[in-house]
Amino acid sequence: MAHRVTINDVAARSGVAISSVSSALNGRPGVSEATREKILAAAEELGFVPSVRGRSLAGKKTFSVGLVVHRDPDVLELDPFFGGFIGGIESYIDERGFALVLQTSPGASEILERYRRLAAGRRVDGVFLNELEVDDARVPTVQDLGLPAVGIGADDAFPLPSVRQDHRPGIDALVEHLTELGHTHFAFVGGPPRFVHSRQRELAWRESLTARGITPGPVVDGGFTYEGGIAAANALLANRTRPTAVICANDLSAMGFIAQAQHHGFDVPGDLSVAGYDGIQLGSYLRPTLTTIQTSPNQIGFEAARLLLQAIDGEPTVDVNVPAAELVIRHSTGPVPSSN
Amino acid sequence: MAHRVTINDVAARSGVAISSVSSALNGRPGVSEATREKILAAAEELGFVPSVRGRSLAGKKTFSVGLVVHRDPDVLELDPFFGGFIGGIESYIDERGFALVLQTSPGASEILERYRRLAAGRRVDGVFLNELEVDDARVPTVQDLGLPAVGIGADDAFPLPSVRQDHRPGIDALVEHLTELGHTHFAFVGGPPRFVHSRQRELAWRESLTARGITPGPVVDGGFTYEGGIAAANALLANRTRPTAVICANDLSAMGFIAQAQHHGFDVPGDLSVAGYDGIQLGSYLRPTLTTIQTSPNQIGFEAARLLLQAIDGEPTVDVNVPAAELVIRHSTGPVPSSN
DNA sequence: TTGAAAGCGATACCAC
DNA sequence: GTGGTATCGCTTTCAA
Repeated sequence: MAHRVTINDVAARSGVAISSVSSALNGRPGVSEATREKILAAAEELGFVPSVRGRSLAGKKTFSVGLVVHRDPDVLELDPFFGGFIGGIESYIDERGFALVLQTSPGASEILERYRRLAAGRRVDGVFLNELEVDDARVPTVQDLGLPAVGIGADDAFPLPSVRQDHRPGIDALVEHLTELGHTHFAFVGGPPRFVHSRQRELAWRESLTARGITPGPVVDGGFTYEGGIAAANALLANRTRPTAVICANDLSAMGFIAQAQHHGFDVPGDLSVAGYDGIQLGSYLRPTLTTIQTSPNQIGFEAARLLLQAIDGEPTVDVNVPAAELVIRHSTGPVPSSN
Repeated sequence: MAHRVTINDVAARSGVAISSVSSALNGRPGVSEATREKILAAAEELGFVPSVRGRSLAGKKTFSVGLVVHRDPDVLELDPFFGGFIGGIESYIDERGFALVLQTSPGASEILERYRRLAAGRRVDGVFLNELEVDDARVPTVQDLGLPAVGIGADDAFPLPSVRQDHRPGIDALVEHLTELGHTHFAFVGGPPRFVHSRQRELAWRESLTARGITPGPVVDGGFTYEGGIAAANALLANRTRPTAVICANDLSAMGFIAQAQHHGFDVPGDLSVAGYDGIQLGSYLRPTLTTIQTSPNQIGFEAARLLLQAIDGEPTVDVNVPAAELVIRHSTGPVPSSN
């Protein structure tokens, strides 16, 4: 391979000092327009691409940001969030010369260690904190490490910059949709309560119902998984007084729930309306297609990246609220059965 | 944040020169056991973590490898391969101090540019070449750039190190399974023909049939997508002489195919047996559950990472064949309909 | 075996 | 407006 083109080559080629080349290429003042053009031409001609290695040592930035996916790699397969989220991050950072370092961490215990190593080795300039838990241990960790971080879907009191997408309007619209169809018996299939967004979704469901004078029905944990949805269906459909409208905290558990309800001989939505949350593509492939609330992982990723790069540059940040998730009515919800 | 601990601190603490510290910490010879231990103790005590920045500048390695996902971020959501693949990569490189840089590239035209920039900026030490195409333009690109690379699922003549998983045994077992059930009319729903693995799977199907004296039936392109599977079903089921056994090049198109077949009033597997390829988790959630061929993205990722790091270190590599993908019989395949 | 010093490729400061 | 030069944190000769 040909010898790499360095800043020295550009300097020699254009007959100036490397400091001028650096200034010119980075658009800093202190270079005459004439020399700037000369330098730009030389750089172009030589095909100069600044070495990230050199830049990071000198500039004390690595030009990369980290995302630790704290789950089994297998689960990543089924999680609809990451694809869009990563895409959103990329579309912002890429133009700014940053790259995304992705790590996966099987066990929860190892996560903090991952963050610590990322920070200690100064491998990344900042990290995303997704799937926040209540009293998330990562928060004090990054604070101690002085590692810039942005939270995703945090509660209001969150001490770091964060990006949110309101659950309320979507769930409100869903509840309204179902009440208009005559439903009065609502159940909720939640996510693991340690997750902030599990609680937020359940709370939105609860408040939306009580605001309409409806008493919230049973809540069971669906664990955000297909299997959890199956278990939830077993639990909720065994009782004589079963709900007619079931809202699940994510699409995957809604899929499991519907499959199991059908297995028990219930027609969806004839006997039972079921809705999910997320808006995964598969929802439109199911039978019945899934009524859900469409989130915006791509946009969340984009805004989170923007905040993180601001935080890295030491600029003040303003939390972002992306437009609320919206109701998508498909065919898993319908009129309340008259026999009920 | 406290001042970063550098190699100088460790040297000062243990009363030796930084060069000795470097040697000791990297397990190189030329340090007495006594000083080595002294240095190790000091490093431990100070909590020294070498700066990747410094190491990479001096050592001319970045300690990171790149994966460019050349697709819409949306598609990443539905692709079952990447989760396991990335997990496999991680589990190898992580212990060796490497990190994975993930890039997404929406358009095919931009891909080469991404690789070029990764290489030019020396942001990564090597890259994975996945979803290889026939006459893939990335191959000459990385060769020109002198960028170490490992191909995934390449054909035999591939000029770079590569990891393969044989399609033949799995498809062979699937064909045997179906012939034992009495099927003689086989169709194939392929992937886009530009992909090497599309061709490999079709070829395996074709050869497996002819080896049994069965004439391969129609082949249509399912594009590896759900929608493609729908279109394929429309195409294949319109004819009077329709196949009774349909093998799809991936699970997603099999899902679309089955849904559309059902939509047309066919019972699967009563009227029609359908099988997929990949072994995605969702396959076991469908109705009927999906007979498929289980691939090993995790293992492929692991081996690919191993090869790539060898290549980066300039060591000779030997191509790897991970154990062949295996048939998983579920409920979308059954006896040939007697009326046919 | 140990230590001093020269890079690696940029940035940034400071004379000129 | 310029061009030296110290500097970042480490690896790697090369003397001592």
